[in-house]
Amino acid sequence: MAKTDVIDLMQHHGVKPTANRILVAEALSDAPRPLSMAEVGDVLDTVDKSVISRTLALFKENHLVHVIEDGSDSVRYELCHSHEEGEDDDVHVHFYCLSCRRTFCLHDIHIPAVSLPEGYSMDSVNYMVKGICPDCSSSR
Amino acid sequence: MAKTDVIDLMQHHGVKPTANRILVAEALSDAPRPLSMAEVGDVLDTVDKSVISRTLALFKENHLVHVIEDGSDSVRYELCHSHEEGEDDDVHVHFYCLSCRRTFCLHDIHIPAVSLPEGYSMDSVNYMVKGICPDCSSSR
DNA sequence: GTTTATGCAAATTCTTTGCAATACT
DNA sequence: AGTATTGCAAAGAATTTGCATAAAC
Repeated sequence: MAKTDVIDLMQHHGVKPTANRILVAEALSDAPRPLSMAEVGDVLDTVDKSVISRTLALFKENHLVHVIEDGSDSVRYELCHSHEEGEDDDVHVHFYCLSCRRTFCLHDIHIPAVSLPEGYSMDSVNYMVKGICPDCSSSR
Repeated sequence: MAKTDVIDLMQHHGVKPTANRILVAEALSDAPRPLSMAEVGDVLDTVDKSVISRTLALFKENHLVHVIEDGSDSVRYELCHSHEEGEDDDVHVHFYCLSCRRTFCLHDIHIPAVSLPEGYSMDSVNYMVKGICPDCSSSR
């Protein structure tokens, strides 16, 4: 995603695009997979981890990122590509490889909806499949 | 679940039922909701947290528990009631309340299946909905 | 008697926070 | 000037590991 698009995305979500925030957003955007906080830090060694922490928290509040818990003892973040302000969209299934410990986005697979019992209201959904990825099953 | 059932469950999964392990399994079984490691420790103050850690890891390996990541910075465990050895069954949707931070099992709601792309093999699935639970939405 | 489990303390990992300095409007 | 952001260091939370003792088969 181009820098101007990232800035645009932030503005649509009410986040002031500072230099560091642009870097973080671009790192997420350029990554082939959802990144953990530590991984963002690895890519951006100029940016302090406290800034990354606060930036990702801010992005989360403003629905600029999807948060993915894959059980790998660190939460992962994925840039939300919708320009809507409110709810998340483009919610797809994620796959965590138990062998290489990478998390993949299965962009083409939408999360099937469920209807919740009376009284529950939905904010976000995570659909997480664990298993072995193609790379790991072929290299055995 | 009765003590004998817990022992039975362990033996079906190839886990030797020691005193501590029975306590942990019973704690999970008696809880109205999936418990974190710390919560198991709160219930069982006689059992060391290292034992609980190792026990839950063992249960996990042997598919005796479902592992639930609700993003609350601690993983939760739920006793798996099937007596099958291999795959998990009785996979249902979970609900995490953003307000009271409790995790509920929506036992009646099965996780809708998805078909994975070529090459991916499935081991387990998590379907996690976040939002506001009935208790919290009524008390506002 | 050898293997497996336990219990304590210390270590590890990942993340957040306090606070002073800096940059923005 | 006043508010928001940054960067460093230190604190915090959750879990795991090393190792010696104790229990089980």
